[in-house]
Amino acid sequence: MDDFLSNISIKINNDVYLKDPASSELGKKIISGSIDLIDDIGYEQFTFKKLATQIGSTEASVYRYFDSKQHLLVYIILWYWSWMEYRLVFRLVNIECPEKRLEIAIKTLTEQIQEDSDFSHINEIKLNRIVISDSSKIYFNKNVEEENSAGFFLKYKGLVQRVSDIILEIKPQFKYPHMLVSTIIEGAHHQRFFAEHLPRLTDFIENEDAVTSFYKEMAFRLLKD
Amino acid sequence: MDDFLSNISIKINNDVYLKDPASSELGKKIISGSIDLIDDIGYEQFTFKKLATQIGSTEASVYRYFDSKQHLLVYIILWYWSWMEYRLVFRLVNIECPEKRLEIAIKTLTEQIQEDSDFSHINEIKLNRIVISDSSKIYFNKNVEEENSAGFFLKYKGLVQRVSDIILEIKPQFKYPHMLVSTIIEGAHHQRFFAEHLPRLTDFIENEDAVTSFYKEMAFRLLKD
DNA sequence: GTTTTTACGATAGTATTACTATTATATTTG
DNA sequence: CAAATATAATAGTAATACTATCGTAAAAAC
Repeated sequence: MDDFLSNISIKINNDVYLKDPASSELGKKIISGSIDLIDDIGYEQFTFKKLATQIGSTEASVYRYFDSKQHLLVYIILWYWSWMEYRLVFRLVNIECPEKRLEIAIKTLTEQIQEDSDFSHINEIKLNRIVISDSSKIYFNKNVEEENSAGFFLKYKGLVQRVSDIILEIKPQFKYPHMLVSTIIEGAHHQRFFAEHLPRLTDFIENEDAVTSFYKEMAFRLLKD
Repeated sequence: MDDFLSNISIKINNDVYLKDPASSELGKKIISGSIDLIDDIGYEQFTFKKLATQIGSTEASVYRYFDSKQHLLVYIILWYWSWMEYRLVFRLVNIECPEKRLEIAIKTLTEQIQEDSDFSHINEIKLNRIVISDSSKIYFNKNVEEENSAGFFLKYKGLVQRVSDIILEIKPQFKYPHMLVSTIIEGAHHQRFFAEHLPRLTDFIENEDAVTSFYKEMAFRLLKD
């Protein structure tokens, strides 16, 4: 992504952290170190102690930024969705045709992140893998209601709403715009994971990104009259 | 479900348990007790100690059946998919028309389980809620490859294959049969969860099961030529 | 330019979790 | 009746998920 973007920083809901990790060097190391470590050993094996060792700090210092690893995960996933929304808005600038807009949106939401955008200290390729494997863990638990009240899912909902609006432009009487969008986003995550680890649950097409093609075809067929 | 079915028992891959829980009273109490407790407090808060207290046994005794709570979760989810396949096969008996078969399959896989079928000591309503919230946790971790080699996902893959075959009967040149089926299954789980906890991510239609309707429409539109 | 705040590292400590091991007793099977 | 098996009871361990205290260095405020 263009150079000037490195000056733009992404702000995250402050209920999720105790001290803003974007506000200090240690904070940034906590974030980039977590992304490296979670991608490496998995969220379940990840602990603040291991993270502290890796970044040359202490457990207690990490706890000054986040009160649990769950909240740290929420933070990095929120960051991801903010980044995604930014990318999406950027790509849609000056595109008028709603069909074209939807096509771009689906591609943006379902494609595999191939390169680190140098947008920040965050490695987006690793982050994308974490989002695929772990993002559902932030809501598939008994604290959903509470986290929802704290606004942890607003970014995600906003993104779903944004794409739903394009859908309703194309077909105003369509009854399932949110379902369609959340099915595409979550579905693409699943299919990427299956392609890597459980290939019998998905399909491959040579020289083509089958995931993006599938969800595009799905959406446009659903929106025909 | 018909009475005579209570004589049919579901056999689960024996790599998942140390001692077959179907073989003893304690084993059955472990399974039905886990389903109650996980549904009640959530998988993350669930421990063998709490389970033992609830069923009036001891932690060590539970460990003689399962070497970890992860494996116990795999067991109950495997049981669910076996039960689901059974239900599906049963409902498809004597139905010839592939379109009708697919419609029944989608309804079976996406509908909400409304009543305990008395099929066994297992409460299928609670089990269905657990599958919705927790089934992805059995593969979204760093042990997938290992668990896959142990055959933990064979039942699920078999079910996906079974429905894919129906799809290919309807449209042999369709490129994404497995993707479509796994999208429907996982998508329906997500939508049920969203409807309950994050309603802005889904849609509601009065006097209609929007989830089943949506995935039916999706499938049939994709299979038109 | 000193005081005061703050940020962090170092260290210690706790309750809980996820197990393993041992023994005693009750029940089933041969 | 003997032998095998299943379970309850108990103890113990390493790791996890935190909380608390303290000293010091650097940054901010006065």
